[in-house]
Amino acid sequence: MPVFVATAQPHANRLLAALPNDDYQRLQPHLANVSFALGEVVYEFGGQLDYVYFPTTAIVSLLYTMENGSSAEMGLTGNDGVVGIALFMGGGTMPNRAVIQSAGGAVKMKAKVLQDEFAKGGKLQYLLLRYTQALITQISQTAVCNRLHSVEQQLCRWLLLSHDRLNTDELIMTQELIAGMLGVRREGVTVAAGRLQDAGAISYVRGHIKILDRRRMEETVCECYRVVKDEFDRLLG
Amino acid sequence: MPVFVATAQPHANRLLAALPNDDYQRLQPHLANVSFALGEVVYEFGGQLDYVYFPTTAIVSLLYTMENGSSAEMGLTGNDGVVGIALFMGGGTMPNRAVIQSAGGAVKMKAKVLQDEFAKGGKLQYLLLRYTQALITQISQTAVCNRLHSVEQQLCRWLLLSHDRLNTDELIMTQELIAGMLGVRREGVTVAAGRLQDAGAISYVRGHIKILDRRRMEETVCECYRVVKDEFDRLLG
DNA sequence: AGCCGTCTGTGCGCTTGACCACATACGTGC
DNA sequence: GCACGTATGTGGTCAAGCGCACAGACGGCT
Repeated sequence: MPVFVATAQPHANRLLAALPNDDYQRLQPHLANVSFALGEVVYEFGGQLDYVYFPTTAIVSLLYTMENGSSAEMGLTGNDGVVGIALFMGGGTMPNRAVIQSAGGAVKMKAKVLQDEFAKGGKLQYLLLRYTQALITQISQTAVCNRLHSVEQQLCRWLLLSHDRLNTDELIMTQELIAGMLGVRREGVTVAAGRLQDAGAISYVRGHIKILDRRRMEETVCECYRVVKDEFDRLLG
Repeated sequence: MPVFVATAQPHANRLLAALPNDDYQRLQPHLANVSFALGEVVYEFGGQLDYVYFPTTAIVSLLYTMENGSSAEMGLTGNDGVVGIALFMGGGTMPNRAVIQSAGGAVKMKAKVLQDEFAKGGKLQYLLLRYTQALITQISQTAVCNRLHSVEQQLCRWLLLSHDRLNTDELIMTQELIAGMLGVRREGVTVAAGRLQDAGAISYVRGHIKILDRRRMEETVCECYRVVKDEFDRLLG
């Protein structure tokens, strides 16, 4: 029996929104809204998950932390995806962490329900697999970008990817946290962000970043952003 | 009617080897051996695939080439995997290239046959999805490694991952090609390989690398190698 | 108003690796 | 055995980014 389900906004997550009405009606009793605070951990390295999460307004960062404490992000998920792919891919756990990068809501679904629905081979399976392929592209491009591009370009890519998954122009995010995501020093972010600010692309005050000029950001960013965006649009558009 | 199928060694590819006999018998008429030369392109950026390939002795590198010609590898596949995941994930194409990194054989299967079998939801689907999850881990770790580790460590990781997928201690591979895989300069590889050679870990003569002391390699490599290897063993072991 | 913790800016020395320019080796073919 | 093409070694300069140290600067709290 659903508890406080009525408020779940199906269309706030693009995967759920793309389900045929029949499928959605069947799953709807098993959906529940949750909200996440900044920095909250959705799952740990190797941790079992009881639910998958379809973010609506939250953004979740997938990152890996080394033995020495340094960390780097491999990808991020917002209202265009799902957190917990290991549950339908079959491995159960993933060797990384998922951390809330932007506070907000998500819709959760019991692992068992998801797995049963996935096994039916219907539209949900189709969507989840296509999303996973898009995620692979994102992670791949992160790998390439990490190798070949400057901190400033990567910061741009990261801000644009985040901005695409938000409905505001303001990100709540300190430079310290961004540095952890990008796997660079905090000072490196300060310098790169300073340049973007001088160029009038963003404004930056104590953990509040505002995107002022998206055009200019898109001129500064490397091709990696476009590749990822195009692939998401192609697969889930 | 199968043409020259009898020689296909099912057990040379771990995914095929893990199929129940029933499944394998059903698919066997649709399998055919192919062999690939070094440098051959299995698919191009955005290219349609008519077949999926289950490498037996070949190793295939997945890489992305930038507009300016520089390139970097996101992952590699050998006898523990399959090339062409876009065919069952649903996207059809991937925004990267697949290039033969070590000449050898593979078993090919028509895309349609694979897709029909995948849609049945049986053991092949199970295996392909688990492999895909392992691949995601590999790509993720490449991203992290690119960001945080030295060329020498990455060279070690790359050599070990390749070695695991070969049945010899000798790799046919110039420093120039390795540089393209790792996304670094050829001279960088020369220096890193020189250090490994001085340490007695490898020998290196004009495109012939020999692994002399795996122990020492494993001491030099970063934790990324272990994470990837453990995850492959866990998911496909 | 004043304090204090957090966030951001900046400067300096150092390392890594990129870019450039050659100098050698190896080895296949004539 | 010689020549030429390809593969590898090396050295110098330069820029990006790390590590460290510290100086402001903002904002919430008393």
